[in-house]
Amino acid sequence: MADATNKEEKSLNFLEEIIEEHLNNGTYKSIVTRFPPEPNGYLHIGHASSICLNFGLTQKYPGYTNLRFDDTNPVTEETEYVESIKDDVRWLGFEWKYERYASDYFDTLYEYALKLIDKGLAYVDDSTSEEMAAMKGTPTEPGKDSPYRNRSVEENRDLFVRMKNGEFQDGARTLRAKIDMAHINMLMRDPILYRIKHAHHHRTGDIWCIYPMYDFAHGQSDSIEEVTHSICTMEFVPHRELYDWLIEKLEIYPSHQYEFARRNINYTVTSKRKLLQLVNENYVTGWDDPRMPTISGLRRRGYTPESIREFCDRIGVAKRDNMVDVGLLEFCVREHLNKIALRRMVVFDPIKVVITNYNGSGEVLQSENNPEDANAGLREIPFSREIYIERDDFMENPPKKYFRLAPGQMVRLKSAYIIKCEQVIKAADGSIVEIHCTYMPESKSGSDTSGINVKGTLHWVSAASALEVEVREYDRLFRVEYPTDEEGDFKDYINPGSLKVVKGYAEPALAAAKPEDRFQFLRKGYYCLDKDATDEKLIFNRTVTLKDGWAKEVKKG
RNA sequence: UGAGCUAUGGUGUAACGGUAGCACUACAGAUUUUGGUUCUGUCUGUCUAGGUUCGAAUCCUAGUAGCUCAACCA
Repeated sequence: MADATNKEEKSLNFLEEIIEEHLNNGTYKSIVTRFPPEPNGYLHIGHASSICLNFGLTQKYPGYTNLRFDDTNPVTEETEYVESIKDDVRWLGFEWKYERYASDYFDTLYEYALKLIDKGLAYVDDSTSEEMAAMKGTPTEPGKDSPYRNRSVEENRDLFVRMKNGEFQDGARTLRAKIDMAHINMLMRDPILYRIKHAHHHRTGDIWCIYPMYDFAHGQSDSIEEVTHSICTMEFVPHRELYDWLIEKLEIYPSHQYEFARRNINYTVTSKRKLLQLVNENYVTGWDDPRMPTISGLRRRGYTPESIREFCDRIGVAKRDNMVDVGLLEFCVREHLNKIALRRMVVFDPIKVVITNYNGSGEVLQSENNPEDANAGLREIPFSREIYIERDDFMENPPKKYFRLAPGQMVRLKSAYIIKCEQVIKAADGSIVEIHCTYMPESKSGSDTSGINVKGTLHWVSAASALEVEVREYDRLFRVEYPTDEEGDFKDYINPGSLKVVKGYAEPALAAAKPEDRFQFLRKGYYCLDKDATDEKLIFNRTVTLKDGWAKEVKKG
């Protein structure tokens, strides 16, 4: 990014092309976009694309972006969601110009409805939802006019005011636009504008008992805010005709809608309904469960905002259907964490190594906090006669090209000495109790004069000073690539191994871990402290594993 | 069986009538006190059929395929 000047210009996505065109031909001097979540769930990785897009556009071009909550359905919306959404947008690194709510405009919207009635373009319909569905027609057959379609303006006005005043029960009447029941676009077949809901709204309380539908709130809110580019996903393409119709008939500021294809990611689900099920039915511990594709889940998992922004940037924006490989998300987080994570050593499945010719005590070694970052400094690691190494870093009968510890074989202990396996001590049942090694005193890391070259380097931890920690190893939540496309319930395809809780033996420096720290446990993966951790008990979440070339080698056989 | 949208390697995305490129993945190799990182190389693509043109991924026509549309959800 810093040397963008000497690179050829990055190609524009189709929205940037449209905007540059508008800016160049003077349609607009600056632009206004908005991010319009409905506060009925937590934001997920799919929303991140939309956030990066909308806010990114006004970082790149003159203008600003509003955060606007589409809160027109009080029965599903809650303040908790409003707060989480604001947190998540900020955490991702974006700040809005104005915080707005569709509910801020309820008075105006009501006036707009009256205006439509007065123009003879809206009517109150007494039909039940079943009757309306029956009259709606199908994509291939025209619908039928409602018997209430030709009420007088006066009657419509009277009825609508009474709807607002609470004289009718939920569902008793609706306000509909009077367009064309035979329209080829189903959304233009007299769409419902207002419905009656005697429900408590998270912001307007009990003032209203009629609420506008999406189509009579979204475009109008855009218009009120003078949004120039109202960007949404492809499923709203058919709505655009209605969007434009309402703005035209209302004679208000002409915002315009542009659509891009929602980003899909394999091995996960991103429908709010499904995510809500996972939470409510306790398949996960909450919206911020580290296995969830929510922003708060990814955050708790240890993803960085930078890595998520990078991911959104790499997958781009287009109009065609897509299925992004979750591996790219993992690549992005590894790429960032590699640069910033502090290196630490943790042994998960320990086997004791006794260094029989070592008689030192209190020796302290130094190791770099991050070989990618000289400014990260060094840390101290105690060394001793008894250490732990990973059980699978030792094999009695190793295959070819096994560079780890084996009888007679030598390895480097990271930032310490070279050791040689001399003897394997076993219990009566044949299981390995400990391994006896000798070390090469002149092979000390940083001042090695031994002249010995070893292929393998192991992480280790001094037995006496090892800290016992809990590690939560997360894997993808679903075991199939397209959970939604499978037979039956998507929940049947949850990966039973998506969470494994294991014990780890950590080097003492980890005692100072703070919530915002990111770690690479050497040769294992990237980890962060979980919010469940206490001073007595350190708990780490595995963000993502390191790439494992050896595992691949083994698999090949 | 109406209408709309979309079709470029395994995946995502460029090329705006003029050499199909980039990234991820995969594979091979080099470097490495993390079998990580880094570096080098390789494989794989324009949905089909016609047409326009000196020249088509790009423009036109017709097919085909996928997605979307019949919530008092957004």
